[in-house]
Amino acid sequence: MAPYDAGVESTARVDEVLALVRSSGGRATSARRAILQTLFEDSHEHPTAEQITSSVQRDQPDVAESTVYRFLDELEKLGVVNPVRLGHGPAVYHLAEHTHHHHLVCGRCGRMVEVSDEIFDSLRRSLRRDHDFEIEPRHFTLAGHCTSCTDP
Amino acid sequence: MAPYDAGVESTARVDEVLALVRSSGGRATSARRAILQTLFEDSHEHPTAEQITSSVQRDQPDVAESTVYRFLDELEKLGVVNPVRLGHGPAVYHLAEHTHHHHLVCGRCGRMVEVSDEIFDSLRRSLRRDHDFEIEPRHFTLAGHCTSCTDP
DNA sequence: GAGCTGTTGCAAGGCGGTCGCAACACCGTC
DNA sequence: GACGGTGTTGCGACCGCCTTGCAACAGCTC
Repeated sequence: MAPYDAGVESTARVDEVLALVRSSGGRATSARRAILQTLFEDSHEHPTAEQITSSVQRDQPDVAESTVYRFLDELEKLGVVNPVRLGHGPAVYHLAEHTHHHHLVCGRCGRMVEVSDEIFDSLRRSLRRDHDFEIEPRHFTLAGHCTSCTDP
Repeated sequence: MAPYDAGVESTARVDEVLALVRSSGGRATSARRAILQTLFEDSHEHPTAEQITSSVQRDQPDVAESTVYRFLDELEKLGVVNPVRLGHGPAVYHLAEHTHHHHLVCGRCGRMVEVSDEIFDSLRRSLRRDHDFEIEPRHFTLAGHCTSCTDP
């Protein structure tokens, strides 16, 4: 896997998404920039809205949680993020990146495994053929458990 | 597919689960019996806790919603039901039946398609082999959309 | 049926998320 | 670079879903 340069790379992506926001009639504000920065830098963390807020507030203490929620909704509509609701806690937000991948979450130890999209190819074909159904192309999450987690 | 006799069949299942409850140190109360009755009779409906409560209250008006929530938690621990949290609404409860099946939910029209477990066999094998991961054996849900839903 | 202990109804409360509003700030236009 | 229209923000109140504390109650064992 290629090394990931959080700094330069994520700034470019922030600008890219802000351009998308503006092209849809939205505005590029400093709060939004900070939210996107956090999303791209912590993208491997799958943060909750609350975690995104605290991270943003380290730089800009006055950004309200409602602003984060509102912008995340916007980003969801634009196809930039996907909220994922697992178990009983709050939703976590996941970047809908160009390079497709999906998650396996162990219900026992909480381990999260990323798998590439190709593994779903044959399943995707069967569902399309037999059930007229197209799996969410950007991201989805499967519950289960590690084979090695033999605890209850 | 065999025809489904809601009456006799579901009473037998209710007793079966109540026996399981009792074997784990719980008690078979009339509220619990009514909740299970609703679950088995409306199993194809994927009801929310609120819907289960109103259904139960038609027979027993004094059953409180908190009782339903508490028993549903219990049933989840016993592996009898699985809560599924989709979109922004409340969780729906799904019977973890012996005959495995899973759901495809269209994010556009809301259509829910049931598919049998076999279609996941090859995916399951790949994940087990390559990622040391066992998919939740009882139930899971995939987001996506109908091929025919070409709206946004 | 006595007694232990799990369960219940009730009401209050918690948490995650939403909304209304007035002040603000982005950005196209001049 | 100022202006003005309109999208955005912080704030606080609020909502829906769910959980919890507690005293009264009711299964179940003996």
